[in-house]
Amino acid sequence: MAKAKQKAPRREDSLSRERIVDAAIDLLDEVGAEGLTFRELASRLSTGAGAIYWHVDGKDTLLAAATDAIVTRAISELGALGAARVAIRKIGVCVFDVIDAHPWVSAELARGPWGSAALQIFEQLGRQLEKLGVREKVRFTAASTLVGYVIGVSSQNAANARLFDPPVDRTTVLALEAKRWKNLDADAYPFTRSVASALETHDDRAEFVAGIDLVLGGIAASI
Amino acid sequence: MAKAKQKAPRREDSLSRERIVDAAIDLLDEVGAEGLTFRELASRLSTGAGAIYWHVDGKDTLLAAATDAIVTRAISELGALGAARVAIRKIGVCVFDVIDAHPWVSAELARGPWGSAALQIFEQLGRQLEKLGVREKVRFTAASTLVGYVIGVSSQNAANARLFDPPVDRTTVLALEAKRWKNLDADAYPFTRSVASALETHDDRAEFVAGIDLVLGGIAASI
DNA sequence: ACCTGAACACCGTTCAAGT
DNA sequence: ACCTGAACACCGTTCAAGT
Repeated sequence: MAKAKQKAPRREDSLSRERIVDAAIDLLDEVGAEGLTFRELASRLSTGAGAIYWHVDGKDTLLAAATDAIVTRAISELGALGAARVAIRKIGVCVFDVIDAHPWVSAELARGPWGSAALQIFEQLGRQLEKLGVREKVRFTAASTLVGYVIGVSSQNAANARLFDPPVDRTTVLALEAKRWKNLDADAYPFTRSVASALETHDDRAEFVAGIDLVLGGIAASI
Repeated sequence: MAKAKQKAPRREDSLSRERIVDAAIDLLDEVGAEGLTFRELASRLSTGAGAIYWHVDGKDTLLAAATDAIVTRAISELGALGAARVAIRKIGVCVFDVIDAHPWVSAELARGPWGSAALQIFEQLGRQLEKLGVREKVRFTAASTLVGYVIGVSSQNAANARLFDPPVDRTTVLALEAKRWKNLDADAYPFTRSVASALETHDDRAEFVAGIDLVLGGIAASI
């Protein structure tokens, strides 16, 4: 009675932008960005490939919409954040986990100009920097740096996890990578070889948070 | 006389992995990763599309090889680096400029596991951190953080520069982006709106270096 | 060993035709 | 207004056939 929808769907199972995006997310999670096909998507929605184009502009738009949906959902579920420094860690880890669970998101997040998803992350981190008392002049730089770090490192982490065929567990991947690093040319890669063993006992998430703290330390030092 | 090549090319203009990679780089710079086509590449090399497969495994390998070539070249041209802190800025700016000039590199750099290109950047930055006196325990974290920041922010910057059709100059792009930020919803994006004007007079490279200094400040604070 | 180019198995996107 | 599905203009990759 209360609210009259602007556009009431005619049938429960009729096509809609929302249903298309949801199906795309499922498909992306299963097969990645390359596997997202209009034919497969259409077949899952029991319709023709062309029908999707009535609701969505094309594949790029669809990918952007899927990314926005995922990031918006994750950020809205953050809840109470607490003190600024803790909040920044939470937001960072939220992005990290989103990209870890949906690796295809990172390619979209990197594609500029910033869409809704990247702007939401920027906004959330920026607010906490204000609370932290960062001077107005450096707020922009600080927020950009944090966003760049958070998205950049999360993406790299997700990328490292992929592309072992067949997929193997974390510790095995790290052991293999460490071995690869140790076998690098001694003259060309002395540093990489020297930290290779650190890779074996490496906890991606903890390392990621440690990096946030490093950036926060730098921000604190510049007031 | 001195050095006998293992594999002497038969004719000056015969196909080789090197020539293919060079042609691919040219094509990538002109039309981007999506425009890199084996048919076009073959036609530029005056050969058939299939011929390329005798020298290169496929498109992914070709993209990786092109990225490695570009990054290796840029890093080898760095020359004398000077004091550690200055050197780190130089390396960072080098990556920034490479990605700015060859935006397609960023997608490859983000794709894991780290290839030769990413490892070279990691190695270079790591060596300087050693010189800086960073404790062994935090060296790995510090280097990872720096690499993540440098590649992540450089990629985002390059992405922001693209995708205006037709391409417009820097200041116009920034003015348009600033306007977009100012028109965001006041309740949802208070912070982003408040820093929008900073975007207008924004110097990407300077901002990027400022971010490096922020990270370096954090590293210095943790010994 | 190295190259050719037609052929295969796909794509995203469009569009006349339907309801 | 919304959907259908064949058709178009591409792709990356393979492979028999050539030199």
